[in-house]
Amino acid sequence: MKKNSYSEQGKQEVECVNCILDPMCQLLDYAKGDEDLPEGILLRHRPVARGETIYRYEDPFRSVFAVKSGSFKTLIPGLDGEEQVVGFCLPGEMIGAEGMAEKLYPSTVRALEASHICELRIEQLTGSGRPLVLLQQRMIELLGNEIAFNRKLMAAIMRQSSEQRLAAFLLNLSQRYGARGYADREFVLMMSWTDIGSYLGLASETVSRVLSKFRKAELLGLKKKHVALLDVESLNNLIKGG
Amino acid sequence: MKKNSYSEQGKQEVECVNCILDPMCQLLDYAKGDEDLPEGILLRHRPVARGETIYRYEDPFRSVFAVKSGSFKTLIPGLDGEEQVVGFCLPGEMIGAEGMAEKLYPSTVRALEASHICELRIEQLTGSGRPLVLLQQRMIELLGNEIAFNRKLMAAIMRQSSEQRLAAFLLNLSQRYGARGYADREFVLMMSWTDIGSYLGLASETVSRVLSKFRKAELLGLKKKHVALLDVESLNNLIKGG
DNA sequence: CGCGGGGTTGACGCACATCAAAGAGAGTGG
DNA sequence: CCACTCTCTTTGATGTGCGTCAACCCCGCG
Repeated sequence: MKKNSYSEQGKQEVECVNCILDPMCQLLDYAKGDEDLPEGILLRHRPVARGETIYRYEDPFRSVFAVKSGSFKTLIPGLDGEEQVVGFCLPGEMIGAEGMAEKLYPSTVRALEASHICELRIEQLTGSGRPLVLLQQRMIELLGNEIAFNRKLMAAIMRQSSEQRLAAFLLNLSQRYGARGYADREFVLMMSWTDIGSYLGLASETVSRVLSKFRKAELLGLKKKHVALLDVESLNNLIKGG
Repeated sequence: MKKNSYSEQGKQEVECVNCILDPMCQLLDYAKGDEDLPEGILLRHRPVARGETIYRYEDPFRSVFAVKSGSFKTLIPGLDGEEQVVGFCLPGEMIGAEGMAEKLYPSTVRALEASHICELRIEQLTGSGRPLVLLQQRMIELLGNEIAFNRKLMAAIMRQSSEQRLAAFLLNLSQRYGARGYADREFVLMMSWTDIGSYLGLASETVSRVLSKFRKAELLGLKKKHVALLDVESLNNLIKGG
C-alpha cells in the first residue's frame, strides 16, 4: 500500500477504502433509488478552511462527517468557561456522531488546517429499509469503538506522568495514522502545544519541555511541527514501566 | 415521585420507567412473536453477588445489561498491568454496549454490592423488522450519550485540582441518582476510596483528606460511606471557580 | 481472638503549574 | 520588501499540590 509522506499530509486525501465511513458510503451508493432512502444525503468533498468551525456546541444535529484530509480538534466549553480540547480527528475518522442522541452536537469541531470532509446527512434515520438497518449497525459499531477508545486513552493518561502522557499521545497518533494508510512514524502535529496540553491536562510549557527532552534522548526527531518517531520501543517502555 | 431513601439503596429496585433500557424492554414486549425477533432475548432480574464479575475484558460479546439495583465498577487492565477503574454504573444505567462493536467486551465489570441486573441478549442484531430498527436507534442514542458524558466528565476532571475532581464526582453521582428517581442529596459510596482514586487519578489518601476537608467545611455530611450533600452551591462554585 | 482490608493522619520530596522574558515565524499593512 | 504585530514556542526560576511512605485505627470475618 502506498504511504503518503508526511510532507503531503493535509493535502493527500485518505483513500475511501481507508475511510471509516466507507461502509456507509458503499451502502448508500448501492441502495441508490431505494424508496426508503431520502435523496442527496451524501455530500462528498466539501473543503474546509483552517480555523473554520464545522459545528458548534449545542447546534442542532444534522450530519455525521468523515475527515477526508487535514485534521480537526474537538472542543467543549469547560465548566469555568474556557474551551477545552477533548479530541483530535484525523483523516479517515468520523466526526459528530455523538450528537445523534440528543439531536444537539455536544461539542465544537474546528479545522486545524485546510481540510476536506464528506458529509452524511442523517438528521432523521427513520426509514425501515435494509440499507438503513445496516447503516445503523455500522453506526453502533463506530460509537461503541469510540467509547472503548476514549476509555483506554483516558485511563492511560489520567494516572501518568507528563512524559508518559506525551508518549501515549504520540503513539496513539501513530497508530491512527497507520490504520488509515499513512506513514505511522512521521507526521505533522498541526495542533498547537497549548491544544495538546489542554487535551492531556498539561501546561503548554510542559509539552514543550517534554518534547525537547524526547528529542535530546533521541526518542524522536522534531523539527518545528514535524515529528519522527525514532525509538518506538522506548516510548512504549516509558508507558508500561509506570 | 417516591424517592428511595439512601438506606435502602442497593435493595430498592429502580422503577422500570426510570430505567435506561425501558424503551427497549417495551419494544421487545410489544414485538413479542414478531417473526424477525428471536425468542428469549430479554432476561429480567438476575441477582448478582457482591464482587461477582458480569463479564471480563475480552470476553466475547453477548448481552447488554441494565442495573436494576446495586452498583458496579468498570475496569480496564492498565498499560502497566494494574486494573484501573474507568467508570461506575448506578441503577437504571446500561452496561456493556461498548462491546457490540468488536464483539468483545473492552472492559471488566464487577459488582460493588449485592445487585440485580436485567440482561438483553443481542449477540447478533441482524434482523430487519421494524422493532429492530427502533431498538437500534435507541442504542445509537444511548451510545452517543455515553460518549458525550464521558467527554464532559473527563474534561472536567483532567485539568482540575483534587478538590474540584471530588466535587465534580459527587455532583455527578447526585445528578445520576436524581435522574433515576433516587434521592440526589444523600447516597452511599459503595466503592472504596481506592476505587474513587483510581477513577479520578488520585491517591486514596488524597480522597480521604479531601472528603474530610469537605466535611469540616460543612459542604457535606460524611459518616462511613454515607454522604449527604449539604452545600451544593459551594460545591458547584468550587468547580467553576477554576 | 487474630487477621486483613480499608480508612485516617502526618512528614517529606518531587513533578509540574505558574510567572516571566525573550526568540521565532506567519500574517498584515504601508 | 520591510516593519509591525500577534501567536506560538522555548527556556529559566520559583512555589506548591499531591503522591509516597509510614504508623495507627477501625471494623468485619474466619
